[in-house]
Amino acid sequence: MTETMERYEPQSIELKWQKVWADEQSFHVPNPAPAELTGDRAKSYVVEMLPYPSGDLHMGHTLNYTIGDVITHMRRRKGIQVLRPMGYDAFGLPAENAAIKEGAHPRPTTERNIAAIRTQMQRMGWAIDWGREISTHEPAYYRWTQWLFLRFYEKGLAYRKEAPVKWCPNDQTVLANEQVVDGRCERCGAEVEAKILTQWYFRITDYADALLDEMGDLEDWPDRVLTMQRNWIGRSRGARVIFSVEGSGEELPVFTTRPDTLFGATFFVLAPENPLVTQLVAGSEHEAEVLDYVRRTSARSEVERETKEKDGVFTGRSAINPVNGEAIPIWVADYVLMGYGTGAIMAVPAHDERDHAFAESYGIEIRPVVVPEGEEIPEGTAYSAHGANEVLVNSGGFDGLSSPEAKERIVAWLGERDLGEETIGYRLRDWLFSRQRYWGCPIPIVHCSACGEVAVPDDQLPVVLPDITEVAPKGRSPLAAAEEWVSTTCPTCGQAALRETDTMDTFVDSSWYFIRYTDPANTELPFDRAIADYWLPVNQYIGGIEHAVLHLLYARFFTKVMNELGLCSFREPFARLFNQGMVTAGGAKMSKSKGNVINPLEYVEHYGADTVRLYTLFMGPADEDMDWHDNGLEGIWRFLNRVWRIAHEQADVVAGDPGGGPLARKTHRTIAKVTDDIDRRFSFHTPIAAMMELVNEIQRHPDDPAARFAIETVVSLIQPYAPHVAEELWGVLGEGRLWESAWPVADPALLVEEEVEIVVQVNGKVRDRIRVAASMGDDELLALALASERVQAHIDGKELRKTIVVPGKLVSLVI
RNA sequence: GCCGAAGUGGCGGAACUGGUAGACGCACCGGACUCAAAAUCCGGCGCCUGAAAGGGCGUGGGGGUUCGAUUCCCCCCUUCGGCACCA
Repeated sequence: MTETMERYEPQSIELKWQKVWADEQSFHVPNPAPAELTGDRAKSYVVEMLPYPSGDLHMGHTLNYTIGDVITHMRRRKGIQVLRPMGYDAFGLPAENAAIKEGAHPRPTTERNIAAIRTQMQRMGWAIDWGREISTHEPAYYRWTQWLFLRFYEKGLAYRKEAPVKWCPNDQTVLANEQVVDGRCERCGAEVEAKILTQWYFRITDYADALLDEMGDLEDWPDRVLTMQRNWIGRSRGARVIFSVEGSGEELPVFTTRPDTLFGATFFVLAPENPLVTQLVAGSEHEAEVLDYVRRTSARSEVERETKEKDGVFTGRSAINPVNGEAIPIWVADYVLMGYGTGAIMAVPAHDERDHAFAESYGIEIRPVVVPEGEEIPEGTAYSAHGANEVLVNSGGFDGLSSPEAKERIVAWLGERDLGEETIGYRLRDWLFSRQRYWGCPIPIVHCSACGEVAVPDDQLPVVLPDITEVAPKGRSPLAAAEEWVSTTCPTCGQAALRETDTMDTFVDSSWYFIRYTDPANTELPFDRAIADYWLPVNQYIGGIEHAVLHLLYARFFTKVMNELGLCSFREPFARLFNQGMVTAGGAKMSKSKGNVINPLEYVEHYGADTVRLYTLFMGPADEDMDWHDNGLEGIWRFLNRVWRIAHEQADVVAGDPGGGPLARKTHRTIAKVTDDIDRRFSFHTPIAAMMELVNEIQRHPDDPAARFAIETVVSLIQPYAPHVAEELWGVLGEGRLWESAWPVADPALLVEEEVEIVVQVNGKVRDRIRVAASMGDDELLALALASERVQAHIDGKELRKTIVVPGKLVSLVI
């Protein structure tokens, strides 16, 4: 051993290499020349969800970007051109709230945080192309967010309407449906309120079918994300059936998934928000009571509406059932929602639990019309099955038909009479994206008293967010106070006009950033189509599960629209998605209040980035939740020290032919396993275990002719995980730059062991174990097994009924 | 209720197409080195039984297919995640 072998001191090594990488711009990947954009060069686009610059890098970032780094390094060393950029999701509430608290402006805070997080990322040694950095709060970026908005607006995909919305009283802004979890604000946890307001929406519902049907183009998205999106979109097949008001004949359309139960409808219910309600009771004796009910309902919170007993009020009017002309009473009840279907239902208490509960409370008739074939169903139960074994009764000409058949026949019958049609219902609502906050992308619209809503012309973009002193929300957008900015002229008629003062939700900013990376400096367009088409769809997208129905759904929607606008050729942004799990501490989610927050940078100071990076991925499968243990980190630290020591010891050994012995073979098997696990299985912890196993083996056989080859291989394979120490040891072992060297390739001839143990079983019981050459053929193995004295004793002259030989594994004999 | 994922030692987990279950790490136990400690190195480590060799049991539970099942099939239980007054 070299007497002067230095101790492993990660700090100096890491800073040294980070400087080299920065000076040489090692990870900058320029776009190909225009003529080469259509070539079939081996390329890969790796994107991690961009960070919100809140100050410090946390465990979630460490895990996210280390996964991306491993993939990036390995692909690059396999000769693939890998684009791996980084940006900042810089607009949004946390920065704005922090600024209000400090009495400062969000911009300096945000930009300070960006500078800090960039330094921290560089300290982690991630192989990022810093030449493509973007931030969503810069006019150079949001100019194009506004430009895209205008294209959506022109196609009618962005529009303003008055509607009941979810209002967060704490954040003083409206929320998208996707941002409300269990009736609470997804961000701050405050219970949301209902308000009627005019807000901006994207017509994502027009894309409900495309978002569902084009999931087939997603190569390998986790099932749970696809399931969440499917649930969220909530497509269900049914029928639109037109009831009418008795007396006036006014149409009352309903959506139902059970047209087979039409003959069981014994009452009709309108949602309290349904505009027909006021009209129906106007001037009647029921008017006061009904309007009072509507008022009380609107004061109820969502949660209260969902949990209380069903109640309602009778309107005094009746609806005509189109299948039998029967007049049924019209009620108003808040268990019917205005936002789904038509805000009105036919109530079938015999076959719907909710209608059943309501009917019981108010003594309304319960009339079963679909029953299991050949069985009686007891009076008054809510029997809801509707398969081929259920048949119709009490249903006029449809009696005896099976439920599925009746659905079709009844809808056809209604269709012939213009009283109904087959239709599809969705749970998905349009995406409400306007926010009454300051720190966001301004909506490029001007309100003119003469021309109405006018789009800001492209050549006047960006509409720059003005600097204002008072950014605190007061229930309306703080921008409204920036009078000089608000006052403008109408682009159409030139008269005095007012700017739109709402800003866009940050999810709009992040719905297209992954394309901007490909052409970040473009001043003519958001991105060049040929360049975008060259890199996208993203080959590997990496991020947390929390965006399953937020960002991941919005980005898919945006991409489809951009495709239809002719801006790009692809319709799905992310071909492949990896969702990392959450890192917990002591089995609990990290939180300041629990005081269990693990700050990765503290550990970097102590053990170096390489140890932290390795441990982060060694904790467990990266797509599941993992619990942080300091002892586990220590184990990785010991491992790196062992690699360090062995590499130095072997550096003095003259590199010779590793031969084909057990250690050489194990080394080749390790290469194959590490490569396959990362590349094909997206398993990041098992390769580390395999490398540890190999290091243990080298340690046991330091004089093996393959020892030097083995440790060189470990250093090479560990580089994507621990690039600094690997680079340093590569220098110790030889010459050249490791991150530029080719990824090791296993020799197929050396992938099997020289010698293996065969297990000889008789009737499933192990009777002997024999070591044999791995190359031995089946016949020889069988002969050897039968020749064993211990096996013979068990067979004892009996005839063998069957023999199974698994080469290299076992010989099984059945008497 | 509907949809999805998952149940393996004291713990995190491995076993990829059915082939020695428990790799690797942590924790623990024993030993070497040391005045001692740390660090490092060597060995042990599923449960029961046995001095040992060995034997029995064992991947949430119960069945099935198979020479052989953590792996495939059926039923059930539990946990986690999503959706849910969605008609």
